[in-house]
Formats: sequence, C-alpha cells, structure tokens
Amino acid sequence: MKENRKVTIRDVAKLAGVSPATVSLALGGDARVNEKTRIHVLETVEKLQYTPNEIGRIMRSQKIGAIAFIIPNTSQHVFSHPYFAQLLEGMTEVLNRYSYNLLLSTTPSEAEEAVAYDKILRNRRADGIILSSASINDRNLLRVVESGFPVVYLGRWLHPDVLTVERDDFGGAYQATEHLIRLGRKRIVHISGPLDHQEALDRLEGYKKALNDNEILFKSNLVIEKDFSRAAGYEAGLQLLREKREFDAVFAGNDLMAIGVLKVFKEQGVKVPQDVSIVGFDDIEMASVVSPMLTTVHQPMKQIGVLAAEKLMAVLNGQEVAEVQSKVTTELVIRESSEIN
Amino acid sequence: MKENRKVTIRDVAKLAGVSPATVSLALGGDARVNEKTRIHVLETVEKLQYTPNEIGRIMRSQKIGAIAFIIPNTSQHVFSHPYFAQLLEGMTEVLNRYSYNLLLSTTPSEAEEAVAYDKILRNRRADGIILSSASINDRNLLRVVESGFPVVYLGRWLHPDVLTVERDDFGGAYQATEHLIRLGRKRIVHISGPLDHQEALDRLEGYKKALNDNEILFKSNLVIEKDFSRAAGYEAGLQLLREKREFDAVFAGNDLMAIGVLKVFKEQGVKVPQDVSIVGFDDIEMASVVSPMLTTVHQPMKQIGVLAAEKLMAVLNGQEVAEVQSKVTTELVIRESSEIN
DNA sequence: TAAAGTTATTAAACCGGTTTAAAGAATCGG
DNA sequence: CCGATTCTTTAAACCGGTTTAATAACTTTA
Repeated sequence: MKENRKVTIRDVAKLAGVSPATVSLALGGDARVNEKTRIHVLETVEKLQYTPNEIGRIMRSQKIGAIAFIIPNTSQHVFSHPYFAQLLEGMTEVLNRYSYNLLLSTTPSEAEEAVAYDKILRNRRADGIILSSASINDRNLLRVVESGFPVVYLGRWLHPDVLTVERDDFGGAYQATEHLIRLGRKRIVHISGPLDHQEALDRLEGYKKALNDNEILFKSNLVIEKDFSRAAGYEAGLQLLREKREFDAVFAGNDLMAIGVLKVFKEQGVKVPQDVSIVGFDDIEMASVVSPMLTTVHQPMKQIGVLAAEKLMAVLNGQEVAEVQSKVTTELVIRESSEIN
Repeated sequence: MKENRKVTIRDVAKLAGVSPATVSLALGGDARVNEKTRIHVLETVEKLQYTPNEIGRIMRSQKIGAIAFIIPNTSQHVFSHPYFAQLLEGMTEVLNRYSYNLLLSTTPSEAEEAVAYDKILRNRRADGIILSSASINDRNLLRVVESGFPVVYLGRWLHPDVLTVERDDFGGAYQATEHLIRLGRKRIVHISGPLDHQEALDRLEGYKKALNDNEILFKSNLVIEKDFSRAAGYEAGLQLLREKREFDAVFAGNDLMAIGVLKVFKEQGVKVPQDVSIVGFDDIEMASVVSPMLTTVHQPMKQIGVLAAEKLMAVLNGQEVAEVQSKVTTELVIRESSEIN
C-alpha cells in the first residue's frame, strides 16, 4: 500500500492550515468558501494526491452508488444464456454514464434461490434493484417490492405500481406462428419454455392465438415444455422424431432450443427448411451463425437493459418516471430456416 | 422503505437493555458475552428483524467485501466475447462461496481506458482486483500494481511478483498448427489478434515454431492481423480470396474470427474442410454449433476465472499463495472443419 | 462609533457499526 | 475474609467523510 497509504481529509486540512470542514466544502464547490482559500485547499489536495474515501462519503450520505441486478439462477445458468450478456451490456453502459456500479447477484445453487435476494436486501449494498424475470411462483419477488427498494422488473408483472420493462412476447410469438402459417405450414410444434414463467406463457398464448385466428386447431400434443436450454431443445427434437409425431414446422420458445432442434434434425436427416421450417425467439448472435441461419423473433435485449437502468436512475434521482410500464417491440427476422422452398 | 426503515444496533441495545457493544459482541459470537445475555440479545435481534448495516461495518473494518474485475474495454466489446461470460461464471462461483461481491469495471468509450482503472483505484470500492489481459503498452497496468492493491492478472506478465493465471497460448497454437500440418496442409494462413496483446503474440509464436519444426517456411504474407471480432474474421477471409493468396488452411487466433472466415468461405463457395481446413482458438459454444463444426483449441475459461478468484481470496485472507504464476493447459478439439477428407 | 448585516471559517454532531480499555461483578485460593 | 483471578459488561474512541449551527471577522449603515 505504498503512496496511497491513507491520506485523509484531516491531513489535507492540517497541511493547508484550515479545518476539515473547509476542505470538504471547498471540494464540494460550496459558494461560502472564499476564493483564495478554495484555491489553496485545492492545491494542497493536489500536492497530497488526496482522493476522498468513498466509504466515508457513503456512510454519511447513505447512498451507495451501486445497483444490483438480481438473477435468481446460478452463474452457470446465467452465463450460458447470451441473452444476459446483452442485458448487462445495456445496463453497464447507462451506469457508466452515471458513475454507478453494478452488482451481480446470482444463487450458489438451484435450491437456494433466496440467497440472491438476501445478499442485496439484507446487506443494503445497493441503492436499487433490477430484477430479472423469474418464476411466477417465486415468493421472493414480493419481498423485494415490499422491502421498499426502488425496483425495476424485467418482464410483465400484474402489479400496476411496479416499474417494468416488457417485451412483446405475445406479439412476437404471434408473428412467428403466423409467418409459419403463411408458408403453408399447418402442423406447427411449439417447444415452450418453463410454463411457470410469464414469458413462456405469453409466447404460448401468442402461438395459440395465431393458430386460432387462422382456423387451425390447437393440439396440446404439439406443445412440449422444456427449459430454454440448448440441450433441452435437442431432447425435444429427438422426442418428436422418436414418437413420430406429425409436424411440418417448429416454433421454439427461444433460439437456444431452436438451435438444439436444428442440430438433431441435421443429424437425423430431417431437411430444414424443406421438410420442416423452424423459427426461434430472441435473435442471439448464434442464430445468424448456424446453418441454415435461423429465422427468429428479434428482441432488443440491449435496449431492455438500457431502459431498465435509465428507469432506475430516474427513480434514484427523485425524478418522476413517465412510463411505469415500458414495452419494447419485437420484430420477425426471416432467415434460411424458414425460407420458402 | 416500510418496515426496514432503519433499525440500528442502538435500537436493539435499548430494547434488550444492554449496550451496543454487547449486541455487537453477541452477534459476533464473542466468547466474552454470557450465554444468557447472548440468547436474549439474539431474540431481540430476531424480534426487531435487525440486520447490521454493511456500510457501518465496512467503515470500521476497512474491508469492502467486493473485488473488481477491470476490463479496459467497452461493455460492448466485453459482452460480444463469449469468452468473458465464462470467466465471469467461474469468478462469481467462487465469490459466492466467500460472500464477496463482484464489481465489473469497463470503459465508457475506447478512448478513455483509464476510466476503468480510476473507478476502482481512486474510489477504493474493492479489496482486490482481477485484471483482464490488456495491451502490453497499457501504462495503467503498472499503476495498478504499484497502487498496492492485491492483484491477479489474467495472462502472461513478465514481472515475476505479479500473481497471474495464464493459458498456454504458445502451446495451444503449436498444437493447432501441427494438426494442420499433419493433415498435409502446407500453406497455412494465420489470422492473428492485435499484436500488441501478449496472447496474440504468443499464439503467433506457437504457429511459427510449429512451422519451423516441420520445415515449412514462414511467410509473413500469410499472417493477417485483426482484432478478434467475428466481423474482422469475415474481412480477413474476404481479403484472402480477393487477393487470391494461395493457402490450404487457416489457423485463426480465436473462434469468433474463425467463424467469420467460415461464413465468407461458405458464401464464396470455398469448401471446408475439403479445400481449406480451419482451426480456431477458445472453444466457445458457438464453435460446436456452426456448420461445419469448428476444430479449435479448447481453453478452460471458467477454470481460469475460478483460479483467479481463488488466488485473490487467498491473498485477501492473508494466506501465502503457493503458486504465483498458475498455468492452465489447452487441448485440441478436432471437429468437422478440419476432418480428414 | 455602535448596531446591523455579510461573509468566511470551524467546532461538533452525525452516519452505524467495531473494538479497546477500563470498570464492575462474581468466583477462587489461601 | 481479603486479595487475586476470572468473567461480563460498557463507555468511549474510532473509521472518514458531510453538514449544521455557532462563531469570528469584516463591511455597511445610521
């Protein structure tokens, strides 16, 4: 700890021949302190290479200068979903602008999801919270809201007071399904995410509505519930082939699962898009790298991160938030996996 | 801020009829406090739902309970490299175990790389630092080391006192190149990363050495320096074709660039692996998803994150670190892009 | 020139814990 | 039964800043 051992405000004060209070005021640019004194203090600060200790400042102001991103999942899960990386990109960009720090809170294991919440709620290491969408049964969500922390929730939440940034999951799924129908597909499989998650439910609903609007009968045996992972998509594909279910298209609940399906189809000789059309959801980078390139519903993940962070910053700065519930739009990106053959 | 407005240690003390000191000692499990008193205090704590304010604790102990991961790049850059996600996964896993938090420090823009350092060095918001490998000309690296912060550097660094976790870049590149030579390839292009980065240099050296050991003449016009991005790989591929350089294999400095090359080759009708074999470096998830699947040098990125975090924890807990420089090994993973034709 | 008004500076309180040193109470040994 | 030990408890200092309220110094004004 060489030079920066610990130059405190008292050291500066002593050397400058003033009181600590004056140093503090001078640094804060308070109008009360005399011009000459101010310059002298600033010179001394420079000479001693003094920088105020953040902790001391925090102690007094009770503002931490950091926000927490709570994801009730393991690090393993989080980082295997490219989705989160883009969210983080958006958030950190905004936070950098405000000189705020980001704390990432995940759970050590599947079983202990409460830990991710406790770390933040109990220790008060953050001024506000961005909450990743979680199971609709997750009782911790309510705890967060009731804790009084400023919160922004990523996803749709029924409670009208909670600030949220939502995707148009329903609309996106509707578009995707309708696209497949327009291609002449009639037996469209939907591989859904876990149905205790609102986004999975909404996507399923969008799919159903599109079928219904086009007078195609919804068949529950064409819906397979999986967990959003690539491996799960692979399994689902395998299952479809093994059970010889009749289908001519797959709408997967996200890209990772779609890519898993793509892989098993390639291995088993199912031709995409000739035999089966595939559409995913998210538009992660991988979607444009696989072959055939994946048709998918693009959602502006980085923008979601940006909006969430900006909304939270607004609250923390005492500004009135114009839009309690923001909604970002999705867009169908047509690529090879559903090209007209 | 409903219930948890602010119940302090003094509130607990008052209600329990003891002094704040006793409460603090009781909570700390100090042997001095009488069993009965301890129980009584703990009950009161429970009754009031008291949890100690972290900031107060930090103030006294001068230990923050967080470490910083400094990446002198923009968030944009960081999150577009899957590489970092896996590093983060490893780190957060360890930190969770120690109840430490992770602070991510990136730069707001390319030009202001010092910002990523300043945020941590000046504000002392972390107890230690993990430093992502940076340009060998980055003068800030020295600042960090001289600051007295405990530091772990990711990559190879000449200074013998600095704790590091290194990959075997040289060895990995050697293996990759040799593999191509064994396939009978003689004109092997190397698309390198920025050559002011140690890892890019080391990979280039590994490539050269393998050529040399197999009596293949190194030709500098078969080396193209790019920036590790997928777009750059694409460009490099385009350049190779446009300039009609003669080559029968490509060893790319990382997977993203290899995937970029793959893409342009596919578009231009160059057959992989028949006409040209391709090998990448990193083994990111995308490598096993593209078609043909990419042969690459696997490096245990998560493990690097784990090692770095553990090393830092050891230092912070005052333990002697056995291995100042740890090295993880790489492994060649052979897939379709270099299959024997 | 004294009173009132300005301007500049600072002592002291405060944020919420932890820790030290000292005091007070209980127990022990001779 | 008294001095020495041991066990508990607590007052007070401390961490490093910010802020308030009071003081001091300097100008004006009457």
